[in-house]
Amino acid sequence: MADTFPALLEARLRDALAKVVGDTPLPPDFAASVGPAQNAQFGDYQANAAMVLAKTLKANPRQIAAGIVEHFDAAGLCESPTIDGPGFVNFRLAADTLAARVRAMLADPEKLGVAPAAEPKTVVVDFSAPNVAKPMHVGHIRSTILGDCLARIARFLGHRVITDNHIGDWGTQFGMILWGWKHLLDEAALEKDPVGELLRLYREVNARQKEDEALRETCKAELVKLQNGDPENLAIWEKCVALSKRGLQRIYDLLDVRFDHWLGESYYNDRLAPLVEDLLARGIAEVSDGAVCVFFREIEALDGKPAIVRKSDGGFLYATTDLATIDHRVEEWGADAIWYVVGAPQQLHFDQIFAAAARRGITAELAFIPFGSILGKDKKMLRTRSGDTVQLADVLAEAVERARAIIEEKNPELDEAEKAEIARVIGIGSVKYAELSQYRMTDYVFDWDTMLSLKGNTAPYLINAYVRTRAIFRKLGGEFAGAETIALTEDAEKALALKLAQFAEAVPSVLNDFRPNALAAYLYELANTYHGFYEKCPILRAEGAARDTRLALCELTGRVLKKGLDLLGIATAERM
RNA sequence: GCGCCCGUAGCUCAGCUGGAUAGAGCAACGGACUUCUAAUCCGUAGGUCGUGCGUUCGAGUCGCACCGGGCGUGCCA
Repeated sequence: MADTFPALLEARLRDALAKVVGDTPLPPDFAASVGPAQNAQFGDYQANAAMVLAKTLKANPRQIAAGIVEHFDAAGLCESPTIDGPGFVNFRLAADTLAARVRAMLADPEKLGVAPAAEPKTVVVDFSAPNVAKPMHVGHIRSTILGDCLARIARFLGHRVITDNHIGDWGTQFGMILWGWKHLLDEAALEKDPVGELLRLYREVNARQKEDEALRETCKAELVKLQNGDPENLAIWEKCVALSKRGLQRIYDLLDVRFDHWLGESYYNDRLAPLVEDLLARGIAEVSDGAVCVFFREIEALDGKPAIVRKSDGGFLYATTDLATIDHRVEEWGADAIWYVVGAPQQLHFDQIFAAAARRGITAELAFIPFGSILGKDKKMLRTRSGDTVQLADVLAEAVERARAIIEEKNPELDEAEKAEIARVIGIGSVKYAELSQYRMTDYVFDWDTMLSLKGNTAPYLINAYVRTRAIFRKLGGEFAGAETIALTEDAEKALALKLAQFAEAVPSVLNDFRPNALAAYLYELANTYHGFYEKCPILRAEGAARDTRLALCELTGRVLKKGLDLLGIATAERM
């Protein structure tokens, strides 16, 4: 696939600069970079090289810019560059260049012009990771949706991606569950709603043990029995895990999220003791107050903050499990990179884990991808009216229900099955998009009206833009049949063509800093640009080359929107 | 105490490696439906980018200090 426009412009800019500077060495960190223009009035792209180099070359930036323009080879790419302001060099792409790119994208329905990653890697994405037998609440939504999206994009860019749901299936919560199972279990309820009954047990025992010291101890004893292989507790545990997984799978199905593996904490049980022994033997860990710790005295930020890998009572912690998990992913799967999509409060934990892994000789790139909290309209952590944490399943159900009500109002003539399908697409898509359209670190306010709105940067808006592209072809009475000629004459056509070509810039940029919202912002701009085009340029009423061109732009917009939304994990509908 | 994160329009949020006059949506006001789905569009109005120094030709963006909020900080995950 062809290079992106900035890459093409940069190559020619380098050639021009070489002629301008002659033998003068450029600063070592200098890169002749070309970025999108801030404002369409200046052009499509701009370069700041002249201003950056003014000092080194001891010359007026506008003079350098003039030299660049003089030597710049624009043939077959853009118009002759212009100089504006203190020394910006502005580029405007030729209409033919844009038309050729549109044609190339139409011929590439799978990748739509996006180039594969230069160095494909094996990437393990660790996300979602709910606790078994504890409610999957909205906090998990960010990890699940972000992680799934990053995995989709990495895969699309040609990386070998392995998704692993590292579920908490061996935590201390099982002490409570076991006691609850033995004393409070309602068999009939378990039959009818297994996950709900497990949740009830957890909540009930958790509430009781907060007041009851003796119960706390009893639960702990149940946990120890489980960890020592007590057959009865082991059998109950297995049943709980199986039931929970079934409940979780239903949510993942609804979200269209898939995992290659579900290797939870329990999978690593046998590896923890040898791991700790190894750490001790190699002098990486030491015993302190009866616990086995890894100290990081040479890292200022971590000095005095050891990672504890074995408690003084002999038990292991999640730091131990996480280290064993890294080993497995590197040794068995050949991971070059592991991405952890986990809430921001765990920053310290991952700093410790990564430092400990480095000391053990792990060279895989370990990335902590943190995110902020979801807040209620009161700006506090999202809770139900009764004060419980909000469950993900309830959120999704309500989203679909609300979407359904809107469809009923706007488009009552659709048949039942289609209404239900559209409600699912819009409802789930809205929840996902609300998450992905925002910078992941901001604590964001969960608001139904905003995320389901048809205006603004929302899933319904984008899906509607897609629907409009499809409506054209429905009206036409057939699918897009290719374009004889593509001739961009109107500004609105050129603007749309340029925006479409920039899909190739937007998708890879997501992985720069793990920002799906960069892709969301792009899609919103694309939808906006399409609407502008749609208003100004009649499509079916046009004739000849104009009609061909516009149908092609319409088709390509639909494809890019659909693919872009798919990369976010969001489905589209043909009608809404 | 120390560490991390956040602070941008009345509200909800964008603003990638520092670049031109800081952008959207909601709410407010004014326009465009014999339609290619008006669920879309166009326009008006709205700002000491928490504060202050500093680096720079140029700072919402980088550095330092402070203010305000959130979260972490040795045996939960």
